[in-house]
Amino acid sequence: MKSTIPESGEPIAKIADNGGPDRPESSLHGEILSRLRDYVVEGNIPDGGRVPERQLCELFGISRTPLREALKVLAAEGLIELLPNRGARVRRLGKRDLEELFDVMGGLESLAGRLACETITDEEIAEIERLHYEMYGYYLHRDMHNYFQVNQRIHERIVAASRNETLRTTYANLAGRIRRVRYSANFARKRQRWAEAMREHEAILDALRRRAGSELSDTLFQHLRNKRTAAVEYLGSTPEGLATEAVDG
Amino acid sequence: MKSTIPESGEPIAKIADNGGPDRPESSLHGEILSRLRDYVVEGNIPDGGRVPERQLCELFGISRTPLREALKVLAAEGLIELLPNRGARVRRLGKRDLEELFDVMGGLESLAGRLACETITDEEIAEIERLHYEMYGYYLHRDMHNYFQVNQRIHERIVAASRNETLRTTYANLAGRIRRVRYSANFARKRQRWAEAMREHEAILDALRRRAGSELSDTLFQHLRNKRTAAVEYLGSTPEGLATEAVDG
DNA sequence: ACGGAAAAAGTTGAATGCAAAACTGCAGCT
DNA sequence: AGCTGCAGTTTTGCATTCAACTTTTTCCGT
Repeated sequence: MKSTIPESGEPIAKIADNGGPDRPESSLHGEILSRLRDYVVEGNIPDGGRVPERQLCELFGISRTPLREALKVLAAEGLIELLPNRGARVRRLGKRDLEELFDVMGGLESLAGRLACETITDEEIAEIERLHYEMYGYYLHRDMHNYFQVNQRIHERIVAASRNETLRTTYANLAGRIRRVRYSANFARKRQRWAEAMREHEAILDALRRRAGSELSDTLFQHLRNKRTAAVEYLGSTPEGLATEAVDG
Repeated sequence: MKSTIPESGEPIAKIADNGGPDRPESSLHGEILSRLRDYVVEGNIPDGGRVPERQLCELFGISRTPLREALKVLAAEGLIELLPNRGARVRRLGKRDLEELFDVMGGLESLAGRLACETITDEEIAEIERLHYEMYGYYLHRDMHNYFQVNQRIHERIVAASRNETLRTTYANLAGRIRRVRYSANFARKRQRWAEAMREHEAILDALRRRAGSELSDTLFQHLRNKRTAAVEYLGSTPEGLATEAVDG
């Protein structure tokens, strides 16, 4: 008799299935992959630090085989690096890496906005509106943590509204890498930039309401461009620099 | 205390390092990953077919452990699917998948074009020009195989000229999935579409010469949009449909 | 002969074992 | 003191092993 596996036909391995509230992983490998990804993204290991194979095995209560499989996948996703015979390290993101990530995410969000306008429903817009005002509340209260949380969800909603799973998945992967930096560095945005970002979000919502694809596309791209600038400036201004250049390599 | 971390080794695991002529894989895992990826991309396994673990172990002369690690990575890349307790299958791409892939690649190339215009050198443009005329020659001779080959290289060059490794890697991954379909299905483009594509490529080259970022961006996006239409039409017109929807699920 | 249960064979997923490489500590040397 | 060579320990990469699940074959009743 098979234990409770009613649906056996679903593929288990998805790249970056983080973000979603659904997490019914069926296989051990998938479970470990998710948990380890979260573990790394949430910054439990310092930037550039070793990923202790043996300890993690104990932490998760598994053997090395599934853990190492997960490591290989995370390396492919770009979260960690594998050094031959020297184990895994959390990938250090320098200034250039962040610039690249924000640019690519800008391109993807820009595309998502354009596609979303073609098929988004009133309900989806209403939901994004709701999130927008929730975020505005956090902005007024200077509650940065929740602001970021909701901000992220708004962007995810827009990407989801593009009705393009490939896009959503690709986006989620890149977002995870940046999220890790957020967790570790806890970006303290300047007040001015924050206000600016709120205004940009209003423009985004406005274009979305009118389903103005091209306009939304441009606005999103510019929004990400500004985020990039702010992030890189922040990184450049930190004393130790969170690996500003680091890693001579 | 070691204050000087030698930072010796190069990371070995990169997502989709296909495409490049460089292949100095140091570890067995990386080697296997590359070889297996090529094996799948080149269509040695039919669409939706099982990936025979044991046979591949013999083929590559290794044990199951490194092979299974590579499978997990390929699944994360989206080339294959892992069914719990039922092994790996080559991922079937339906009409919708292709549409999504072309859209995302369109977004990425569009971005790449914009970025490339900012920093591309005369030499790089000259090289793309050279490839363009080479491709034109194949077009005149109706040499589809070489045409595709060079066409692909042109697009890769543009993406490379964006100076964004993250973009290049992401693009290469998606391109690999489509390449697999090309290998299996050997797209027979209609003559008319082919001529149209040549004209589009001329417009691309023209915009690139003038370093007209926005224009190149639009042209590339539209070019990919048209490719998408052609590909999907072709897929829809095939008798057995190359898994139009398929996979009972 | 046919349908279905039961057993055999084959695969898969994960744990364990083992050789080789890398790190650590220490002694000896300059 | 600081550097270098070396033995011991730890970690890594891969092979092998084992239990559980799937698929196939066999066998029995109708």
